[in-house]
Amino acid sequence: MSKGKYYLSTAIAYASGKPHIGNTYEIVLADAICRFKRLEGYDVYFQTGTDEHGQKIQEKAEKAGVTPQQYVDSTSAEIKRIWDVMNTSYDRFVRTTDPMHEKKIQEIFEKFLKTGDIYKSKYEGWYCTPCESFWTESQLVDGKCPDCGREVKWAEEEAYFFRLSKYTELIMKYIEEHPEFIQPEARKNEMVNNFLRPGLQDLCVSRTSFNWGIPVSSDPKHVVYVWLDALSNYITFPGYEPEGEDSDFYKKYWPADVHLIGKDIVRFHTLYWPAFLMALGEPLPKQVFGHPWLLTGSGKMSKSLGNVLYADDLVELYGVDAVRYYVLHEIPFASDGTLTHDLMMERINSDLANILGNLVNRTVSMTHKYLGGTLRKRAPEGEFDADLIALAKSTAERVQSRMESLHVADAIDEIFALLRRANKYVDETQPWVLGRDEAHRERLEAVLYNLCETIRIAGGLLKPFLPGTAEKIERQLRLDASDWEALSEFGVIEDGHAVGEAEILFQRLDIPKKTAEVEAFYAEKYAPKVESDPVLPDVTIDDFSKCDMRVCKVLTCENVKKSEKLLKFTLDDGSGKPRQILSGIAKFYKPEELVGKTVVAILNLPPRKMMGQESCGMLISAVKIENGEEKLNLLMLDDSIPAGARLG
RNA sequence: CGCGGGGUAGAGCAGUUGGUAGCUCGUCGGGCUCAUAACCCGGAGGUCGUGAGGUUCAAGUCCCACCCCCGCAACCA
Repeated sequence: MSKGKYYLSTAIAYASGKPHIGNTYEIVLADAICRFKRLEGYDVYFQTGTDEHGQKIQEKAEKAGVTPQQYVDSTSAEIKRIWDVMNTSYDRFVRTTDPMHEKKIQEIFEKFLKTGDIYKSKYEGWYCTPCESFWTESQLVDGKCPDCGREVKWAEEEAYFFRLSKYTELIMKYIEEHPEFIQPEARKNEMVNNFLRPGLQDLCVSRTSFNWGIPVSSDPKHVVYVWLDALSNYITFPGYEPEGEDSDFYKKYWPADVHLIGKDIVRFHTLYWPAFLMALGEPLPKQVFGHPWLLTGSGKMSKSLGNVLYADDLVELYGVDAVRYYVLHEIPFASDGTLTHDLMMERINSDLANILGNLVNRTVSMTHKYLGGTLRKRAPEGEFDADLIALAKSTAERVQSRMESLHVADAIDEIFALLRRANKYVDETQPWVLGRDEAHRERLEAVLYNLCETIRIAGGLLKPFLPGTAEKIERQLRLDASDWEALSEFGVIEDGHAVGEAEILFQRLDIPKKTAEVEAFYAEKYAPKVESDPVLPDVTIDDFSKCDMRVCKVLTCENVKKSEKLLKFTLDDGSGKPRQILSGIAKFYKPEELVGKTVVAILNLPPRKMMGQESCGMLISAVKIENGEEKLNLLMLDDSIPAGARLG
């Protein structure tokens, strides 16, 4: 019997590359929620997919020497593969390059033009010609381009705008009247304080600077803004028709119950998306949940062990359910979680192997050892039984209430509390003592029956989170635990039921040994691969000798305030006058370790301002790409070479 | 500058409307032997970022100031 419909979507993943474990968290979280809703008896529609337009993809495709379509075909397939590796049960994997979707986006755009929600105007701003980008007044650094430090000019460009400003009040009102709309609450305050209170500005919804996107049908040199394109996936795929009759499927499932998204894109989902929907006259989603991030170790990405983590690698090392367990359990409701190999192994051993695996194993083993594998239904007795049974019967309800508010980690904790209680029960009742004396046979049967019942319930409740493990438990108990109602009842297993063979659910890890294995895995798989650029076209010796490259000594070196990349150097170039040069290498060097070093600089470049400071020349570094990451080594010479020596 | 979130035992986190600080891991000691050296019990360990600040009979919990970390800051998805 259906309890009604439930439509959950994840954000569609941007198809610019392989998703790491942080991105993968979202799909696993969504999967756990959807599986739980199905278990409860809802008619679930679970949609995910890839967002495939935009400038960044166009650039990446060009770099890779393929068409954008070829590029997204491959990244989208890779993302889908990872989703499948995680054993996720999405109902539909959508792609924004689907012709059906593209057509509907064009229709929506035209519809907005007709209703006046989109109008043609000019996009104005400070334009940096070399960078081909617009900047706002506040983004400029000393009136110059924040990227390259060059002059900008006031420029304007024809563009289409969405009348977002018109919807400020309506959205504000909606948010106030629906306190559950934005979750967690902190995100809501962020939106209200930063955006709604000051008032929304109209949104530029077309681009002419690149063409990998959906063309505006009435004005094809414009391409539809990716967010209008991407957000609409939530309605176009279920069957919304901008012109004509919506599908029955759409009528049944829209509005969505939850949009599950990363906290970084809450703004798009709680401001722009509602405005688009209001303009279309469609109802708004019931809830947008901006989940926190999963961070790896120190947070900074480096290829060394334990930092860049991909879901498929982790699955290969630890198994799907262990990875699912980790990400679902270790990330609190509202703050970021961390993932390291050490923590991963700790969780596997203490929770999955010890508490869960060992309980199942010892129970099934004892059932075979003492009862020949056959359970007998016996009357419970004593406070130990009552306590265990009460907890077992009430766990489903507690898990449900945690899931209701999307507190997935807490829901899992409830199940583990029951498992811990069961382990304690084994100690309290001491079945091995009962097994020594035939007189205690009935009591022994009652104890093992109670344990199997508890495991049946816990295993059934674990299904949404650890589907593979739950299946193994069912196999060992030789029963099906997918009836929701039965998970709140005790005494479901029939008298005379025979259990299956005991099987290890999670092998306990030998930490030093596993650590070595992990290191070896990464060392082999991610051995540095240096990408080499093709050699540039020939230049003449005259061209080369125009460059005045000289040996310099670093006199002082310090970080540039507010800049992540820049270091400021004072150099002795042999002229007797100190020379100031800025260099974007702060990510690779600490200022103090460079003082006194012998470096090389090109001196005859025109001075240029960066972050308000003048840079007279450029330091020479060796740059290479390793595993897709930039590596930089500042060129340093033997300290015996004097300052001012010319290179040639 | 501004806005938001954080700073609680070695680590990771809870602490609702104020009433002598809890959980998981780790650690130490004990018990048990069915089980994957797993399980159960107990102990140690915290001036709850700072201010011998304010309110209160009472503050991690409310108010004020300051310090540190992390996000956001609108058209780069």
